[in-house]
Amino acid sequence: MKQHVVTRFAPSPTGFLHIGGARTALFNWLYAQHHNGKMLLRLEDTDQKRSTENAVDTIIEGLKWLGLNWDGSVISQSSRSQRHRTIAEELVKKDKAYYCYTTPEQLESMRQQATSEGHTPHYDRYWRTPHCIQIPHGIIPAIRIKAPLKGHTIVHDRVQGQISFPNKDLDDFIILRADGTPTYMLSVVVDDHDMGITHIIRGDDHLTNAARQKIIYQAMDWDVPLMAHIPLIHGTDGKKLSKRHGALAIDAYRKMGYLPNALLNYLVRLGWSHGNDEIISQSNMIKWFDIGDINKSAARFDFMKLQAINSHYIRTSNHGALEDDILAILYENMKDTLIQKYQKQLHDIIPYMKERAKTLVELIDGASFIFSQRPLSLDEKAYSILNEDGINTLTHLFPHLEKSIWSTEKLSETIRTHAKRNGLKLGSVAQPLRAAITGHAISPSVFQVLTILGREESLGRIRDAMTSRAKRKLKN
RNA sequence: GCGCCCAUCGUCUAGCGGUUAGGACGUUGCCCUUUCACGGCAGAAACAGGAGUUCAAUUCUCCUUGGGCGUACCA
Repeated sequence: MKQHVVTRFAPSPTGFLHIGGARTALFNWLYAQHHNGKMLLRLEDTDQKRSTENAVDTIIEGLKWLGLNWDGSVISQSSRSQRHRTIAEELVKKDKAYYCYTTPEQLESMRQQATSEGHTPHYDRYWRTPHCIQIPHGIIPAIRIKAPLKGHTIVHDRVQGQISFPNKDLDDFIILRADGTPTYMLSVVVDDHDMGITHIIRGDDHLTNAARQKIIYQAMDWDVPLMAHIPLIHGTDGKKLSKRHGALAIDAYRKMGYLPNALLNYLVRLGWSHGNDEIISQSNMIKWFDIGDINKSAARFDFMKLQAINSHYIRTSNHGALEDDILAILYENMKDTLIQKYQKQLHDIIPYMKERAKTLVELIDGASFIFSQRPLSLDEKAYSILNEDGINTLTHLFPHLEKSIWSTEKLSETIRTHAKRNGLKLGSVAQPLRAAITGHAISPSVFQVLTILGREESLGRIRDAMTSRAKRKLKN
């Protein structure tokens, strides 16, 4: 019978969910979806000192926003420490682990000495051998695993292949701290086993840990899940991803105006590909995703490409959904009453703005003339367009506009006719008009803008431009 | 230092012994055009270096170089 796939996303709530974590979650989710399996969510909070509730919230909200839903309830690793302790003690009973009375201070000085002498710092395995057990008073021991001394531990990785680690370098790492809490290495293994995880998909910064964890699996005589260590995402400079590069909380991407589907599409192409496909629908992602197609090399985060994909998703997303997303951002930044007053105009302009915006924030920016109050302030280019010539043009055009029927079609006709009669190029009429009604040199079609703004507001703005331009302050 | 991993245009990548080395983002030029976008066309741009293996290497092996990850009573 075919084994049911169970993956997991296991972030540690010591920081927010960033782009790398999101992609790991995405791969786990896709793999589970592809095989009609499950993805579980587990919080690796064994380090209580560094874990925060705020981090938990942002991780969960981030996943929800991305639409990466998990099965069952969220599991907190810390709630399972009793079970971890039991396993640690069982390992001692099985002679696969031992109590270690070396104090952290002693360890630290050993490490310092080793590094200063130029060798690899290692615990000396003093307490591993039974003959040296003369238990010191007043020291609570930690539990260390008895790692094999010789040979190699081989990790079978679906992405990286067969990786062989010399056992002598793996060390007798601690599985239970002196305070009775489990370390990450123990709890991951126990939890993955107990939760029935069949596939571990995670960042390749865990590759060495995979070998250590395999030692625990073997000591417990448990089956090792299939592993897939995916390459990390680096910054533009190839260095570790930092905040400068985009290692921002997922929520920051929402605030910058990226669509979740665009982000997902961008992320799935980092380290994974399906031929030459770039824009990949969610259903195709699920259909096509396979661990075998994951790359081995790290990818660099590229905002330009993200923007390009985002603009595609903005252009092709449906009006209603877009409007909801835009309003959400707007309500975080603008007065409710102002938004409500101009919601109709905003609604009308979206189809024209979504063609030209790379992010929702850019879209809002481009539509902001809707909310502007008379008299408009002009940006530098609009100001220079509305020079003497520009104002002249408007003055001649104005009476025709006043007489025109206020529809996109009729306005277009009026303006084009006017330009033609006066031997003007359409551009030399449209630009001053645009500057006057939007305050910018760039906008959607002036005919659309006039219609959306409405007769009264449009004529008012043009009148302002004709009369009070000189007094108008430059924006920025 | 030691261990492990990685290496195709600037970036993401296709390629899985024989290709004019393909696509996308970005970039350059042109077309479309009321501005900006969109769209269309054209262009520049890569197999890190060196040894092998082979009739034939971007592709397989090794070395060098460069980069990354790990080396905690963090995860």
